[in-house]
Amino acid sequence: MLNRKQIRYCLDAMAEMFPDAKGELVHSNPFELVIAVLLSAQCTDKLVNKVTAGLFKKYKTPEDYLAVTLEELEQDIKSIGLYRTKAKNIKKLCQMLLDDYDGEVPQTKEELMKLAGVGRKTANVVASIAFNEPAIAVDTHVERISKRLGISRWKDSVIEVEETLMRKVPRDEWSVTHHRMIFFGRYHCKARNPNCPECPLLELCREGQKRMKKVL
DNA sequence: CTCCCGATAT
DNA sequence: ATATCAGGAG
Repeated sequence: MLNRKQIRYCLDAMAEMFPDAKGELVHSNPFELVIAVLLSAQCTDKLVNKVTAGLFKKYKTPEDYLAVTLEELEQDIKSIGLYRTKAKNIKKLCQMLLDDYDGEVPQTKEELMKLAGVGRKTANVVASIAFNEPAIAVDTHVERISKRLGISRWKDSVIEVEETLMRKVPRDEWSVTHHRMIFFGRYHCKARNPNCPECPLLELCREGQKRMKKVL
C-alpha cells in the first residue's frame, strides 16, 4: 500500500498531466446535470452529450418529462444503454422532485440519494459539481486507478475506496483529485491498454511493475 | 449476486 | 468477437 507521501506524489503527477481536468458532461443547471449523470451509467460521457444535446432542447423541466409517454422518452434516449431503466428512473425522479422538493434539485448527498436512479456516485458528482460540496465520486476509473496504484486494496468495495481517498486526500482537494483521477484513468491508465511505458508513476505502481515484467 | 443494454474501441 | 463505458436497483 502507498503511504501519504507516495499518494501525494501520484496526485501531483496527475495534476501535471491533466491540469484542466473537469467534468465533461454538458449541462446548464443542476437539473440537467442530474439527468446527464443518471444517463451516464455504463456509458461514455461523449455519447451522453450527443443525446442530451437534443434531449435538453425538448425537455426543460420535470413537468416536460412527465408530459410524454414512457415509450416516447425511451425512444429519445435509446442510443444510450440501459435505456428502459433510465427512462423509468427519470420519470420517477421528476415526480419526486415535484412532490417532495418543490421542483428543485436537493443540494445534499443524503437527499440526492433518495432520488430514483441516483446512487452514491451520482449524488457525489451532483453535490460536487452543481453545489460545490467537497466529494469524491468513485466511478469505474477512480476505483481502477486507486487499486492499480495501491491506494486501495483489490478487494475493497467502492465505499471503502471512497473512504480511503477521503482520509488520505485533503478535503479542499477532493473535487480536483476526483477529476484528475478520472482523466488519468480515461486517457492514460485505461482499463484495456494502460500506457505503462510512458507513465510517470511506473516506479511506484505495483500493477505497472507486474505488467512491464509480462511484456519483457 | 444478477440484470439492465447500445455504442465504441480494440 | 468482446471488453468497456462518469452505476443503480432488486
